[in-house]
Amino acid sequence: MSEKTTHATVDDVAALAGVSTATVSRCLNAPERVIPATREKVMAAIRTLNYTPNFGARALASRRTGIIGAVVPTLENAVFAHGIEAFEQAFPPGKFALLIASSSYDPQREREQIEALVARGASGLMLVGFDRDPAVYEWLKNRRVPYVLAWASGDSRPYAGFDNEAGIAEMVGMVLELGHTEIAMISGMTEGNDRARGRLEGARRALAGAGLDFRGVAEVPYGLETGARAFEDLIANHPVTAVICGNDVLAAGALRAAHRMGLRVPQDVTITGFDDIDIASITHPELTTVRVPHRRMGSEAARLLQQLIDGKEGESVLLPTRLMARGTHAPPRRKDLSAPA
Amino acid sequence: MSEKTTHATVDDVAALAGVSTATVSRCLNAPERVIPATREKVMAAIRTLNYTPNFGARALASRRTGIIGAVVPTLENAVFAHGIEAFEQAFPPGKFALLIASSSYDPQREREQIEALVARGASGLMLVGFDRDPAVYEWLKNRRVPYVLAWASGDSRPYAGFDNEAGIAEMVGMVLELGHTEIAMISGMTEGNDRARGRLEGARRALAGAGLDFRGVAEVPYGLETGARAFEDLIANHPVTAVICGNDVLAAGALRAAHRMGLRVPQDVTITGFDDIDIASITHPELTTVRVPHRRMGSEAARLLQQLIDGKEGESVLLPTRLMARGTHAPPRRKDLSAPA
DNA sequence: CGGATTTATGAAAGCGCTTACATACGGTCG
DNA sequence: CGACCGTATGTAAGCGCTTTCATAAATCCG
Repeated sequence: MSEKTTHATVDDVAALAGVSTATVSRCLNAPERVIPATREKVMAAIRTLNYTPNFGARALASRRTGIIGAVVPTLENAVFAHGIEAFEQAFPPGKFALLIASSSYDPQREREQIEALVARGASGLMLVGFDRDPAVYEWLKNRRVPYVLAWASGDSRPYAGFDNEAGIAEMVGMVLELGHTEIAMISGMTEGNDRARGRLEGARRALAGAGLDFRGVAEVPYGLETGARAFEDLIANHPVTAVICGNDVLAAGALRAAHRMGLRVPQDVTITGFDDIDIASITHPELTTVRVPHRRMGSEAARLLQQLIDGKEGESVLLPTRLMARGTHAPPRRKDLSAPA
Repeated sequence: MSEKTTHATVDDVAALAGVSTATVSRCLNAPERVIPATREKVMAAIRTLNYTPNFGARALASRRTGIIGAVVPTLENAVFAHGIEAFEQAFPPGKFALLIASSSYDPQREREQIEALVARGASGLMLVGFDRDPAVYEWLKNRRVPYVLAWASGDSRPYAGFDNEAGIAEMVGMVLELGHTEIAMISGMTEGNDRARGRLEGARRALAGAGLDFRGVAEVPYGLETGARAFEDLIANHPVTAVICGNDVLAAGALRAAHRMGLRVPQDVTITGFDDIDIASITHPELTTVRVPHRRMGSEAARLLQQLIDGKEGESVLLPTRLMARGTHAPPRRKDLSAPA
């Protein structure tokens, strides 16, 4: 009509190849149902017309989009970046594409993001953690959108995760074994964040098992700076010999603060992390932390979600964590100098 | 038909609200064109029916998807994770959603990803760097898909980036000024990667300006380990006093290797990075590096892409880099001990 | 107060594809 | 050799929405 050529459609291809639109469609979606000779003609026509199927039309007619969505708190946190990367790569390349949104740890925003992704045709969702307004789960259920929860475990909903409480408990156990009794914790913000809360509570419980409690607890937003500041406060106000951190970034910040305060790690103070991201092995000394299989979790989540999308059952997967005893832990300094020579 | 209620459609909403489908559509897409009274009725109907528009139908009829795409080499590299995060947040919340794919630095895979995103309805793309088969650009042009290139600069195509060569040149300039002459470089893989190549060439040119050349150059994949290994090799085979690294992760690896080899940094050897990601400020000593405004770049790219999608002109943006002189640089150790006391 | 505007809504024609279902055509087998 | 069957392709009916155009109602103004 206008001089600007409009895009080729199935009809154009069908006409040029001398077949019906149904055959063209079949060539694209179920090539084995078309004999090679015909298929060749069609493919040639597609090539010469530079044809690509219209996404909307295809989605409308087939009721499938091949889009799956993920909402994470932030990509700035390496654990999510790595998990998402693995998640994406676990899907068969051409078949699915990944729609990503980040919520900045804001429940309201997360909710909007979820709705936005579903509105954009996501046929399955990966979400982080369990903490969430029940209405959101209800909404998802109404729309029959399958989802899998990651970075957490133990819920009746489908998840691919690990046990935050058990992981931190193992770490606290080791610290207790070293002889520490004056222990503090720098935790991530626990509100609406079951991972952080699980770690804090798991640690507290482990301590309670030994008849102890934290000398101090700081709850701070994710970040190097916040970890450093929290460490300074804690040290200034409590006679602690060990600081358990809710994640590696907080621990790295604490470690930096310790250095700047002239404290030797681990001789003067023990500092531990959680996650075992890259950062943990470049601090000096290297960070004692808990390894979490973030990548593996991402791919397991992908596998599980695919099953759910296909209407199969799909079993949640619980991944193990592992204590990485590196260089930031040691027995507490003896205050009691009357000990045997 | 079946007992399983199928989803509500515009028709259902229209019927319940006692209006036409056109009005329902307008309520959703241009509320100001419907008087409040009517709008209320419609919204109520939408609520009671739990209606959400069908994505495919909407895309088909309106020829818009509200999906924009991005292909990065990997999310594991913090620079991309941060850039993407900012990119995503720069779009008006409900209006767009971000489709992400990672290419693992594989041009072939990148190409497939680009096609997959466009096939999924992406109406604009963010790509990393310029190096790319011209056929890809041709393809994009044919389909009239606007795109913006990030993390690089100087091309005639729309970009939001910075000058890799200038950034590294400033760093090399400083190292030369300190008196170093025996210099080596650990570069990222340059094939198909204009960022790495720009940094390597920029450094080489800066050196040539002082009549020098590198004593050694290692070209290695991204990673802490590869950086460490390259550093060991370089030190073992060349009498270098400074090692310029193509990025912070390589530099952090080199720094760790230096520590393990018993070298003091910066007294024995100067090590520099590029990017200024978090990691750069937790090494010990903190890394001397080049700051790149990754987040800012992400949001500028988003702004530019939106203009292009809207059919406006849109001007490329060149962001400045900045030398961050921290703790890993110093004058070279004097071999000549006859210097004045 | 009547004709000219403006504004709110409705009717209906697609958007470009997928997919029953129908058809045609060889080949099999009793 | 005819009834039957399987396979390759065609016909055409939607999928659920947006949008143009038409119409009806409200508003304005001389």
